[in-house]
Amino acid sequence: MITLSEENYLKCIYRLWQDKGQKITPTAIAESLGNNPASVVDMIRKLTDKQLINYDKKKGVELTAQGQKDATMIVRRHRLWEVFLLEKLDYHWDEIHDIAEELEHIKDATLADRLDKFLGFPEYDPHGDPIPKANGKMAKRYSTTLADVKTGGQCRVVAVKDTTSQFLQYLQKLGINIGTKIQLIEKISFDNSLVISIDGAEHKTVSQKFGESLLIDM
Amino acid sequence: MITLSEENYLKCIYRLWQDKGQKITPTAIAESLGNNPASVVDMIRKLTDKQLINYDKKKGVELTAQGQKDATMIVRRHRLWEVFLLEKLDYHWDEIHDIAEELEHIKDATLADRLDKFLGFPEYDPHGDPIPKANGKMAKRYSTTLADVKTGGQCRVVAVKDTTSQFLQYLQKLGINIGTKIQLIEKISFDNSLVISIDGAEHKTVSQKFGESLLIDM
DNA sequence: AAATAAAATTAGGTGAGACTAATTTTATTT
DNA sequence: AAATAAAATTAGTCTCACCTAATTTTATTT
Repeated sequence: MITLSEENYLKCIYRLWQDKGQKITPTAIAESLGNNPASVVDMIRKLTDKQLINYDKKKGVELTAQGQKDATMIVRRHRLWEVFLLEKLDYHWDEIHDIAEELEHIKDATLADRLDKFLGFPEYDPHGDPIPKANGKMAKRYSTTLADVKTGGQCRVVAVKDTTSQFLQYLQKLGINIGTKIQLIEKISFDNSLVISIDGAEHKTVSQKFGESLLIDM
Repeated sequence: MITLSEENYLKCIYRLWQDKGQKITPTAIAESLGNNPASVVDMIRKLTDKQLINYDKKKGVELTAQGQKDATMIVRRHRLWEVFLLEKLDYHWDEIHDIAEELEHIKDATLADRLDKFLGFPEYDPHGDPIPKANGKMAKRYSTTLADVKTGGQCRVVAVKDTTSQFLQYLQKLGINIGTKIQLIEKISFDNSLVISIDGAEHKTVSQKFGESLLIDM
């Protein structure tokens, strides 16, 4: 059985591995988790014994096939719960991460799959990150933003890149949620501002920064 | 902050207190949790320090006002999650308890209330136990069974008293679920068998024992 | 009331997962 | 290459939540 801490280490290593193809050192893990490097060394030994990672001073930490599988399933659970919290319980973008951090550790053979089905097999979580499928496969991180839409183009909001409360409150004010349709009316070449129409309503102008923070589906 | 173990002890004490107005001894707690009495003594000290219980050799363990409040909220979360697992994720009656046992410990100020709302403020969990409201109040344990219905009476299944797989499989076979309408056609006085009509379909005969295992709403 | 049984408690120990402080190894400067 | 800085590791400690074994207290029999 894999413990809560072990799961958190695995997830952390997985994230570091995805972020950059860099070598994963004990210090990097320690910093990422806010733990002491000494604790990390202990855990590296434990995870190595369980064959979830390999550690080599030259190559750093690497996930084994099993470790990758386990980590992927933790990420799957995390992202599915995030969708649940946002869509079903009406939480805001900035509240869901910490709760999902706890929910992801609930262990039951069929829970993730049932939740997945209940949610309609979502492809992406509310931050634009792809949700691994039951078989471990997943799409690429969502990256098309409103700023990539061609003039006249129509799109639909799928997630946000920026989850600061400033941005989320601004979205609230503009009436933009997940699923909201947006049409790009004009791109101002001077500063790349965007004139948009939200759900067919009157035109509004938003900044380039705004456009780059909104992940969309064309 | 209250730890996972502390929560489990509180819940256990709460259950023992509800079950019977008896004195709650360390041994009773130990047996109920499958722990050693020595461990229970340790925890009694800890919970006493936190002002969640009072302990007196004569009176046994008692919950303080705060302890009662906390325990009630754990029970609330447990029962709400049970409803969620059964109604939304299509789990069976016998699978939900253990998962809810984990979910109940997820700590977030508004989670229970949001879940409650999402589920439509259910009064009872799938075992017929009342779900404490946000203010801590709760109805009495559900106790009306199919055997209490008068001849000709109509009712609706709200929960089961018996959760053995034999009974649940039998229900499955008869097409009975939560919400199913049942009319009592006749009560056979010889052995108290019940002739019923499930959702208006043809008549079927079930035993007294069966009738007493089905909790209903008239 | 004395003997016995049961329950409660204390004392000391274990493993998980964190820590600090000290030391060793590796990398980077000068 | 030697000096210095940074990273990794070891050694020992702490808390939590459990344990066993021994002892004390309380209750029940005879």
